[in-house]
Amino acid sequence: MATIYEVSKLAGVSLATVSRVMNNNANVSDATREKVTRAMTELGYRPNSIAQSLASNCSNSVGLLVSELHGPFYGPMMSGIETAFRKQGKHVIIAAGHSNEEREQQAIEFLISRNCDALILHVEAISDDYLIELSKGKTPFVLINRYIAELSSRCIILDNVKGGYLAAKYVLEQGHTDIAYISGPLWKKDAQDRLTGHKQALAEYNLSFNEQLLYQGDFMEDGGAAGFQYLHNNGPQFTALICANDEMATGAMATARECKLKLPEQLSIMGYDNVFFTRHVYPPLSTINYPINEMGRMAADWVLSNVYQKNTPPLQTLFEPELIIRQSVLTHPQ
Amino acid sequence: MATIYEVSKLAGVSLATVSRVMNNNANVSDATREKVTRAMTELGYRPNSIAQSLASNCSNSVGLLVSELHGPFYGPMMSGIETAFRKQGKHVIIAAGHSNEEREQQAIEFLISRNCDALILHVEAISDDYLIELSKGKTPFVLINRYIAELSSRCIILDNVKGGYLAAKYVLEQGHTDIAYISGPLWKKDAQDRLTGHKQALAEYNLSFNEQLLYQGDFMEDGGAAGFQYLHNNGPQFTALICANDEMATGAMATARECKLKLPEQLSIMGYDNVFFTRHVYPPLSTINYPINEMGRMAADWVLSNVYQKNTPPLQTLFEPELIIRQSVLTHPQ
DNA sequence: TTGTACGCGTTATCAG
DNA sequence: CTGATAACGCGTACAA
Repeated sequence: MATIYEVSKLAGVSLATVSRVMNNNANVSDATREKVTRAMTELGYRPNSIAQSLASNCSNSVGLLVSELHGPFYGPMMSGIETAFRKQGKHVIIAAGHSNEEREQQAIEFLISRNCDALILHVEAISDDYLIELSKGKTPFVLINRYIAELSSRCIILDNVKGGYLAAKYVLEQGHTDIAYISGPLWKKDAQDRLTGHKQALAEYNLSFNEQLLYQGDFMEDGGAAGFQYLHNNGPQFTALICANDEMATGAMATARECKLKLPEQLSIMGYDNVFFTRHVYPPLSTINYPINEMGRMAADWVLSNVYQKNTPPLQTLFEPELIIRQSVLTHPQ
Repeated sequence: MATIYEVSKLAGVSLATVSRVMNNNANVSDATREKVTRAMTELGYRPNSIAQSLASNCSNSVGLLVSELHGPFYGPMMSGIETAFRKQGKHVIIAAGHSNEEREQQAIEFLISRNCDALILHVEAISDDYLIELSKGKTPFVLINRYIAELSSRCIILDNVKGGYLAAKYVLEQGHTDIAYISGPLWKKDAQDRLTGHKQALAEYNLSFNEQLLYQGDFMEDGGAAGFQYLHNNGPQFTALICANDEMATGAMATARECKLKLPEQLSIMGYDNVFFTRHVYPPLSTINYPINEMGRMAADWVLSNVYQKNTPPLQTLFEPELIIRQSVLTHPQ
């Protein structure tokens, strides 16, 4: 592999000059620039990015931590991020945290030890304190789907109370009044917010929230299944079920069907996230759109702007949810 | 950030010795090892992985190229790969090729320019010739889901003709004789193989393959939809439809339902891949399992073994498909 | 067992 | 506009 040194010899210039033309930096006369580029192509020269990193103290890599590499939610997010970075010649190193505090911490340390210039984190288990502490370190990071007041400018989030509100309002508009709710783990901010929005809508309709119709799930399929089972057996009657995310809605649908309920005739179901497979379940699931792809891209833009000083479109940290109507919610016969 | 130099000073030893204890390499007396480690923790020393890479000519990074970062198929694959590598302190750089020849090439060049020690490629559009040429370069790579005779030992593949055979056989066993088939793009080896297996099963049942019941799809949802539409309007009658992958099966199901067919009563449908959402469609889709997660892990083991000389479990390049029975195929009434 | 000295391929700081 | 030359932080023959 040719080095900058050989190029300089062949072009009859110094190392510094070659470096200059590579980086389009200082003023170089067209003549010498020409000589150098010719030498480069002749030798098939390729810069050694590692040497560049060492010398410039910039690895051009950003670490991306998600809970799972599979899972319908993270794919579009990674996709938006990778696309944005590759256009700029940065590369992304991925790691999975598995929603587990220790593993999330390990992943972060791993990414930092890899000399990432910045981190994009979608973490769930790690504490606010840890992140606040981390923010004092030298590796900058953005948070997706997590709000910490002290770090607010680096938090890219969805307006979850609005989302919860939209879901409930839509169901209410269809005439339902007995509405069950399977929430996420309520120690999570997003789960709380969605529930808050839900209650707001109820209040607008002068309906009081019935604690008997609440089940705290885990954002996973099994939680939805268990939730439906529990509510079906122990709770009061309900004609609609709102789940705090699509996976739980899916689990609930499967279990409801096992209980011989006809969907959506005997039970309207509403999800949240608009994960791609919601179109394919039966009946197609009405849900709330979570623009995770755009949010990923925005996280990338944040890094591009704040770490690499690139020009980017204006940054935005709060995103809006949107109602997606399909066929899983029926008008309630009066 | 402390460097090896400061550690050596504090420990009262030379740079080389510090380096030695870091790499557990040469013989170092317990006493000095002790001194050094103490100095390291006291300074909170962290090795600079970039400097290590430059000096050792090993970046400890492997490039992973998939078609899409989203999409149900690649998630489990990336997951298996990332897990295997992180255990060994290697990191994975991801890139998306978008099933497009030019972009796949760009991605490969990008990864190579990033000094990856090895590449794991799931490519679709790139030519065999390009890959054979690439194999002469200095960056080793493995191929997933692609067979090239000249590169056979680095091809990790599924026995697709067997998979095609299993799918057809199962449907035949249920008494169907009029079976439509939506294939993948037939210039792709895996699409061909699946169809070959399909025909084999038919032959075993003394049934001749009816070209009228074949539609060439694109492995995507729309292809399945178009395929069903076409076969439904133009083809002979059929009581079962086998699709060469789950996405097309999903598209076909949606369209069949739009055509007022009751599923699975009026049409049995079979998929291929066992992508995770097949459990959630309605009716739950019978399909062929593609152990992509394991295959990803195997690709990682290949790299660990061949590039990093780590001990790994025995390598395996050919994987077996498996029949997954759910509820989308009904016994055909005689 | 330990230390010296050089090399890895660039960038960056000065002079000129 | 261009050229020396010193970092960058570490691995590794080679010598001691």
